[in-house]
Amino acid sequence: MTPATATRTLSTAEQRRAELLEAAVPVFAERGYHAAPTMAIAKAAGISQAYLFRLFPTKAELFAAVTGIASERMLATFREAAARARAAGADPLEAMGQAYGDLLERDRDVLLVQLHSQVAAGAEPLIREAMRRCFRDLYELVARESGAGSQDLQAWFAHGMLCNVMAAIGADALDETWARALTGEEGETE
Amino acid sequence: MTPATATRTLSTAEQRRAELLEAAVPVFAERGYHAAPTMAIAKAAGISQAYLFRLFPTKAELFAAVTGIASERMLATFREAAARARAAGADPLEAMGQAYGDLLERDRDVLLVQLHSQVAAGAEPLIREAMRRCFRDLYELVARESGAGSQDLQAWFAHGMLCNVMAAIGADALDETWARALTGEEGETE
DNA sequence: GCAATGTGTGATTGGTCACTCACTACCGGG
DNA sequence: CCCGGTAGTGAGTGACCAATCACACATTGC
Repeated sequence: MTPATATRTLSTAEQRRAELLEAAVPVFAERGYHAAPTMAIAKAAGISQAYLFRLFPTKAELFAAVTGIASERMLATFREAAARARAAGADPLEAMGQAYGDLLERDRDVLLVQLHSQVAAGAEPLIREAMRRCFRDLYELVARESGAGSQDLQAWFAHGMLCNVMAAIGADALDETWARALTGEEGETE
Repeated sequence: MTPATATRTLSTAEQRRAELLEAAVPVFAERGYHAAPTMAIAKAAGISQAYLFRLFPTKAELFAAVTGIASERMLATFREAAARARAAGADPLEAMGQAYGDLLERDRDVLLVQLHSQVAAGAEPLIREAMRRCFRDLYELVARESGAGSQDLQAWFAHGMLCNVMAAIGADALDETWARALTGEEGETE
């Protein structure tokens, strides 16, 4: 299998799997779990649909893996933001919140996959597992990096969820009272 | 059309439409917009699939109407809770938060429809419209009844969104640190 | 050189689903 | 009594989609 020349980290199949996953992210992000056809995903990855099913035996497994990718992107963002904040002597929790806001604008796919995973979790056990892992890792990281109490953490996560929903319905593009109040960066008091 | 005997509030077609809507709520709640077949909805309502499409020309329109129903159920709950709180001299905002928690346990469908609507809003303009209306009405009502500032309102809605997500992934049934912290009733400090 | 193993595909298949059409049954008014 | 409109349906239709299968091409160890 692995050739004698020791340093071979990925077999080509694993490489393909990784590529497929990356290509699947935007497709699932745009159309959701049910509405995204495996054909479109395979095409985006530049492989045949048949081979997609060899790399991931079911669509649910593929989607669960994509959920994991989105989770990892968030984790990486938070880790980095916290490190930078600590170096600058700023509040890590606030920095991570800021970083999440930026991430939502920069990498819309992460948000959308997150959202789609939440609903798909209701019906597909594999996806529910992936989502729970996602929250567990996120909570652990944010708690450790920030040192905040559970009450602050709850409020922090709650704010993140509100950001998700507001982004999903495009509230940031609206000029109505409720939309400005709920998307606002918790600054203005009235 | 309407017969001479003045007081005829609903034509039978409107009646059927209302019945269909009520029947559609649990089906959409359980399976989501894409995965819920119109056939199953029609069966639940006791009508033929063909007639369903006469009452609502497209599936998206039907789902948008269901979103509206969920919205109305929430509005009614909040109105009632606020009235009771005001009568008892309690804080209306807190009472409405409590009422939302109760509603999520009593009427799971409302939560699930809410969640499914959020994601479907990304792709279906009709559903996006319905969701925006939902948030507008909700925000207006809660703001009026509570008299709270926009910052408190934002936090209140954020907490509601977190409740939704935690319920969706069944976090309340887990015995892990993160799950207890994020589903907790903002009481315990550590 | 050749078997074995792994990478990759085209064609299909069985099933489902939104939506349509042609049609029947009823009901109130003239 | 019949006529127009409304309630209601059975039987499709075309499109799409997850998953399968049989088969080809490359690489490698022997």
